[in-house]
Amino acid sequence: MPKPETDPTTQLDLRVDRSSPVPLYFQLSQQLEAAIEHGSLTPGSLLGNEIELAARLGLSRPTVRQAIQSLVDKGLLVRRRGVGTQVVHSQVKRPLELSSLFDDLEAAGQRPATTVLLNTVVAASAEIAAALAVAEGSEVHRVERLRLAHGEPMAYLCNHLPSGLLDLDTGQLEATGLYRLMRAAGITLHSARQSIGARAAVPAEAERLAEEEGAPLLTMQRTTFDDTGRAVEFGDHIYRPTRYSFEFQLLVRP
Amino acid sequence: MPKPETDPTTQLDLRVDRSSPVPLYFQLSQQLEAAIEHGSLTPGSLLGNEIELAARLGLSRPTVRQAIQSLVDKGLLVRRRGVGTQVVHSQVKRPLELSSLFDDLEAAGQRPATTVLLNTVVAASAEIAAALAVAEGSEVHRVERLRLAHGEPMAYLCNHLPSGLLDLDTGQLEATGLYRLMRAAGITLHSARQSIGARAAVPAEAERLAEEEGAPLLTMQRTTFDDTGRAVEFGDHIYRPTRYSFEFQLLVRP
DNA sequence: GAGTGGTCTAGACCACTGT
DNA sequence: CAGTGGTCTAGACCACTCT
Repeated sequence: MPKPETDPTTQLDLRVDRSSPVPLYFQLSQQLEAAIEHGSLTPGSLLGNEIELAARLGLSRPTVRQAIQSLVDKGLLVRRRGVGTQVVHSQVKRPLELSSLFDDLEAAGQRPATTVLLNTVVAASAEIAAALAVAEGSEVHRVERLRLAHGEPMAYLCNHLPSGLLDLDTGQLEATGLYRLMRAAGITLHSARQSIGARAAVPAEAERLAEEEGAPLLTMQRTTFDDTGRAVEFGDHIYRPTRYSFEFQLLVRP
Repeated sequence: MPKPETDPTTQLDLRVDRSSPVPLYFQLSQQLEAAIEHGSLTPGSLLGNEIELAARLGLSRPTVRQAIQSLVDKGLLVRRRGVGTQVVHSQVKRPLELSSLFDDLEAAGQRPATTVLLNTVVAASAEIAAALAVAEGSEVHRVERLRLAHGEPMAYLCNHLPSGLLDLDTGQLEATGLYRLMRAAGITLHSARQSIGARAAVPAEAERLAEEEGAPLLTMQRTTFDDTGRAVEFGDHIYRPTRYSFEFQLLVRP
């Protein structure tokens, strides 16, 4: 008995352009991802097997597997031996990424504003030197910023960067986020180590953020590394918890 | 002129066991990871090219690539076109994972203790029903626990689970973490959506955690999904920020 | 037993990097 | 220019799940 036709990918207009410089597996994964987001591939639906999909597109099976695997890694698909490949139910919206507060706010439509309070070179304290793996007392950039949304202060951001890594223009810092400037300067961000906590506001912090002394604050320290393993940034940030919280999705490593 | 021998993998005793049920690429990636952790492969060192490594081990290039790629995904290696594969500098210790507080504490050698305050079935409130995607008023498990370390309260954990998913034994809940029980029950955790914030303690919370009223607290809400997309758990947790903070490493998605 | 994904091979050509 | 990783092919066999 022939199997009933239930492969939802047959309903899709999947095709690849072999003259494009975009890798074939990437073209396919993008189209599948778009179909999932658009709703053409409904959650729970079983994709047809890889061999048939490869034949239909004129691709080899490893290439199709690579496309599917990239979506599995993103959490959009689940593969089960002996069963098949399924679209995951429920929303997978924002996988955790190394996002800047600036990008977060912009994505939320909040039109963030930044006031640069300080942008100078200082001698590294013991703590900063340890975080950035530079000699204590050596020159580092220090940037202090106040981030506002809707005219209200939202966070106080203090960052230190190794000297000579990047030209930090105050105007640019007020127009965009630090990470964008670093990427634009050719720095390939690789990983970051974060610590998120909470504590009571001391008087200076309270005043900067328009809070009461002793008010709860959300804190984050982060050291960011580029792909050569250099520490490229150490941030000590304070957020008003009534205005901001950390929201993210994470995937369980298989 | 022959290239000078600088491939550090030639110094390693790499070998694969073809009679083992463990995949060849996995055997190789484990050995490379062990060499990196052990220091035999020093940060920044350039691995020899894939073809030679494959030939030396009697493997095909795709298999070697798969092994290397898994370590790239873990953040231990960096590949550059035209250059080679390098061991990343600096520590990559704990990539972010869906960890339970119990596991976190145990890993830190803190011998966590748990007191189950409540373990019962209740009707789902609107908030709980929405988080778990069940009907409002339907039966759900409610578990309230106090987590202690060194005899001091550290966190108050309130969790809701869909009814019938899991038998929640109070004794087991005091001996281990909720996630371990779920995994042991055959539930494959897939993803979670988290929100981390802060607020002031209300009187009831202050008393439970031995804090003052108004003291800053670290909060976390989390909905966990299994690989079929079902919400399997909703947690509302409160931490004493003087005793606990969220520490994790994250990788930049390429 | 039929169908699926998981693994593996032995090649090939291309794109990019650094000399 | 030589050497590297990035992509791709056309097969093969195995392990697992479900009926």
